[in-house]
Amino acid sequence: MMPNQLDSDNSSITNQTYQRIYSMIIQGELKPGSKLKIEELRKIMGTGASPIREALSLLTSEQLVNRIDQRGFRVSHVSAESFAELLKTRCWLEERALRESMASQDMQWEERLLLAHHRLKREARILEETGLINPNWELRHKEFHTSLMSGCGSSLLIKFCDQLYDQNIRYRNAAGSISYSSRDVGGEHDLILKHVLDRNADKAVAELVSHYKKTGEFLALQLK
Amino acid sequence: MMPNQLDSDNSSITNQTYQRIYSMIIQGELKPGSKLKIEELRKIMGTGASPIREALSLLTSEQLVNRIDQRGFRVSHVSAESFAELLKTRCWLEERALRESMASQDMQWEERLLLAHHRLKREARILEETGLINPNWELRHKEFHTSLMSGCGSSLLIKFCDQLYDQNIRYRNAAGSISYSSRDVGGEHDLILKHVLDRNADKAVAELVSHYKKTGEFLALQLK
DNA sequence: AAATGAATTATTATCGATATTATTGAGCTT
DNA sequence: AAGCTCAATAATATCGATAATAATTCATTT
Repeated sequence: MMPNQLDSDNSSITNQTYQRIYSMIIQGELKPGSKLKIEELRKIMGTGASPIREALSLLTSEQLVNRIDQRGFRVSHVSAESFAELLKTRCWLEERALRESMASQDMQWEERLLLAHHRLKREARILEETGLINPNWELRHKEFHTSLMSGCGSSLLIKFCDQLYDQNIRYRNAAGSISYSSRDVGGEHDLILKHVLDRNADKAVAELVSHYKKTGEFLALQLK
Repeated sequence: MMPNQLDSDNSSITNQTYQRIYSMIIQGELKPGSKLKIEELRKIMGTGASPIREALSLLTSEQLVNRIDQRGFRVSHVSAESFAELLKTRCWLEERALRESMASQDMQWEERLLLAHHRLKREARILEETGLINPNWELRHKEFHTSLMSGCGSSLLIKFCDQLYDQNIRYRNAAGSISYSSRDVGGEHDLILKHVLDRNADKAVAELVSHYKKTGEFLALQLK
């Protein structure tokens, strides 16, 4: 899942390597489908082969890396089909997670969500100066979406959703910031929150799913 | 996922190691929560440390092993709570997968399922001679359950379900064969198939879920 | 006796070198 | 030219040794 940026120094070389490769893949620095040569990475990271291999093995869980016996590792490739599959699967799992969260009637969960929403609103999505996506927004956005599911009562399901979220970021970054530009993404988040607080599960789910599908349509176009 | 038993010889040492440790965990030979010391495993497997570490890193994806930075690997532990969570999550995901499979109206899928069911029926669950679970039954049983979901159109979801299935086997083996003894498990499988072929999704799902919940109640008792 | 902390031991993490296996390409055959 | 074989090359997988870190022991102090 999302590596913790804070303790990147004192942690093991394997962990540091893991985190660096993780973000290089998410950011699209390492191209989908490209070969991850141990020797090359070894030079870039300035380590031995073991931490590299171990980090890549760990990244296999996240489905960001594929390992083929005796012929090494590669960045898992992207395609319009696998994006469609990803989107579909996310909708299925997150619908379930959101419904369960809402059914639990957990006050603390509602409060966590409200807070996450507030923090997200406070961040601008695009930085004025650079025109790039604000990394804080990215963080808060993930936290908001994670909060929606965090009350479902299954850490397994939360983990799966988290994995899918990370896979999705890769597609977003690949497509650039276009996918959001013409939309009122903030308004969509507001609506989701509103329906949750109104305890209207059907509407909340419908809004969440439409939120994903809208982004999906843009991205699908980008992928030709 | 389920390692392929056939090519265990000519594959890499890492893969062989992976498979051996995998089944040792599933079979309960390596106790939940126990420490996986590299040096010990090294001696048992007769290899260097690298394949061991890499295999353990791969098993982390399956959630069968936990890795804690700087203090090694351990078999992930079992508990009544995490079993309940596992069971719940399996029901959620498999319901979705089964509904989607059925909605797809895929002839080939139905035929695969019928075949898997037939092959399962042909195997006895318990071997007369030894009184142990027939490994062929175990294999066919997994294939039958996998078939149910294989038409859902999302390899991601199938993989998740597969992971959860493997985690579940561990609980079954821990509890011994008691969990099934007093039940007509074969009949439950027949009913699931019947409802699928009747194209009655609600009944099929209900039967599948009740199939899991029945096993779950037995296991939950075993776990005290 | 409980708590502290330095010294010892055990274990993990990492490196550098080598064995093993895949890939490439040049020369040969049809 | 397309296909095949076999050497040359490149990459992966693995080993054995060592450095870094955690866990344990045991004497010392309160």
